[in-house]
Amino acid sequence: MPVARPELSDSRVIAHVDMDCFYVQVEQRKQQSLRGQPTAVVQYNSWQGGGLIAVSYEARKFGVKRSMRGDEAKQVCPEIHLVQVPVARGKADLNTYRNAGSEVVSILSRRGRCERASIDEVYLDLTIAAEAMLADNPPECLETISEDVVQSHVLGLEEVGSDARENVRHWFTRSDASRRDKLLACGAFIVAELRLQVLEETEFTCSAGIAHNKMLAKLASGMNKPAQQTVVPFSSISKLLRTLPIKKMKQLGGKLGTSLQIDLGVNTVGDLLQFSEEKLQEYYGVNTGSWLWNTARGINGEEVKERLLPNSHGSGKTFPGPRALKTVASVEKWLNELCEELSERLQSDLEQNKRIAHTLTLHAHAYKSNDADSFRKFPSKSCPLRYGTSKIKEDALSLFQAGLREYLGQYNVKISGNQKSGWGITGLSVSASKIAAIPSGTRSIMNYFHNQEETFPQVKLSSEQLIQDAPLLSPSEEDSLESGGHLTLQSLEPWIACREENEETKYSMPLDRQEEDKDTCKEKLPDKETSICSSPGTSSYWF
DNA sequence: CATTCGGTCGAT
DNA sequence: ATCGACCGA
Repeated sequence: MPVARPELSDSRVIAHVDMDCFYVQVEQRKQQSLRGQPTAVVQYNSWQGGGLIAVSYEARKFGVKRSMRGDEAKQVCPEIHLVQVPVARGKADLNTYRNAGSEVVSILSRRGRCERASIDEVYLDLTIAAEAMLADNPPECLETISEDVVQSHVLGLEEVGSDARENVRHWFTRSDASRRDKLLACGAFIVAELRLQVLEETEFTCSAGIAHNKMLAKLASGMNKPAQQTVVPFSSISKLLRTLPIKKMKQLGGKLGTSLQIDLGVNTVGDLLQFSEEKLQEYYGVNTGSWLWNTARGINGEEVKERLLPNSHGSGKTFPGPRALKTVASVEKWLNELCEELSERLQSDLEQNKRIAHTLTLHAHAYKSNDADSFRKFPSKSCPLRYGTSKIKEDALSLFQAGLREYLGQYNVKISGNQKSGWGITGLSVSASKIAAIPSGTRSIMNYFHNQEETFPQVKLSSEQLIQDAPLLSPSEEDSLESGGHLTLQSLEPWIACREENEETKYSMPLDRQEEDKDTCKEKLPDKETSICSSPGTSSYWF
């Protein structure tokens, strides 16, 4: 875990904003009668009532936990409302949650650099905005502070008196505070405003942490939920961390945290203080060692990245136990569903954000029942991503077959597709990564899709989008676009210097592979030479 | 092989 | 390129 610019004197104003049981809130907004009710969102009701994905705070009062299945939740809390995750193409469809997350991000990104950290969390760097507020309109000059701000939790204040509320009000307005504290106070004002805007514009509540770095902001946002915010002044850090269980820290909830407990006897963050940086580096390597040493002191230099959009898209499904896929034909069927969803999301990303993904990756989980060596991992495979649903399907299947051959090993015991083959696929997913903005130059864009899409032209760009990105178009071309409204690439074709080839350069595999499986008739690898990403001299300015 | 379905990042 | 750790609803 490398660290950017770790400094004890860090005076940035960083916030972490976290939606409260987000999936539940999304469902409650869809179905208002669920508001205030014990509610849980459930995925796949077919087995023991399905798994609980998100649990409302009302349901938590009854002892409903996320680790429960639907049936258990009903036992503990018979009146609970179980809402199913939407299903499309036979699998969970998370698009409503993704879109709701985007709504929230568009609000939370108004006041400073914003990093979308997950479907429902962001980090904000509010340093600039807080400095400006401190200069122009500092809290100490305010006559009254809004109720939302006074309701903040400020760590380290509780024990300083009896009236917690008055303490908070005083902390926010004291003129003799350190500059760091004043900056955090301004940050808390800004975050309270943002949270109010989120509530007004989306009906969602969220919680937040305000601190001098990402690590502490994240820690604080979870301390008071729901719909509250927590400030971590510099002076409160050491006391906060001294007794904090090590597993509560982000990045230490897994194996590394366990190793700290078991191997070093470290149970709280404070326990880490006794180890020198060199010692920690001996155990865990240079980067992780330094990161741990800094973490023990509440130091974390990670920058808030500017990122409102995800770096990858994926679509996957598990096939547990007896539902494991046993034939290539059934794998192909499900792969097609997954690819359709992925392709749809890629099209949306293209239209809404003008971004293109460059790599397609297939992941699978498999078992071999006969083999003693049954625990081998099914290898992931990737190839250049060609746009168009059918191309994606084609390439994904090829990647799977390449992976399957490798998985089954060298000599392939003549596995016929429609028989119990000794293997089963328990999980499949396709993902698209290396997503980059389309550079200016519509000619390239059109060429790009022309090259990939001539058999299945499905890409539509609005005329506005095309023109925005089309500095290279001649006026006459713009006219054509404008009158056209929506255009398919087919209709663009006349303007494009047509390229030759684009053949079917699929090469057939060696014969010894071909009879392996009736379902595996099409045996070919994604052709790297014909793929746009790696074909030199074929179109595309940006490759 | 039964928490499902996403995501991010670093190591190699 | 591929894997694995980690996070979270």
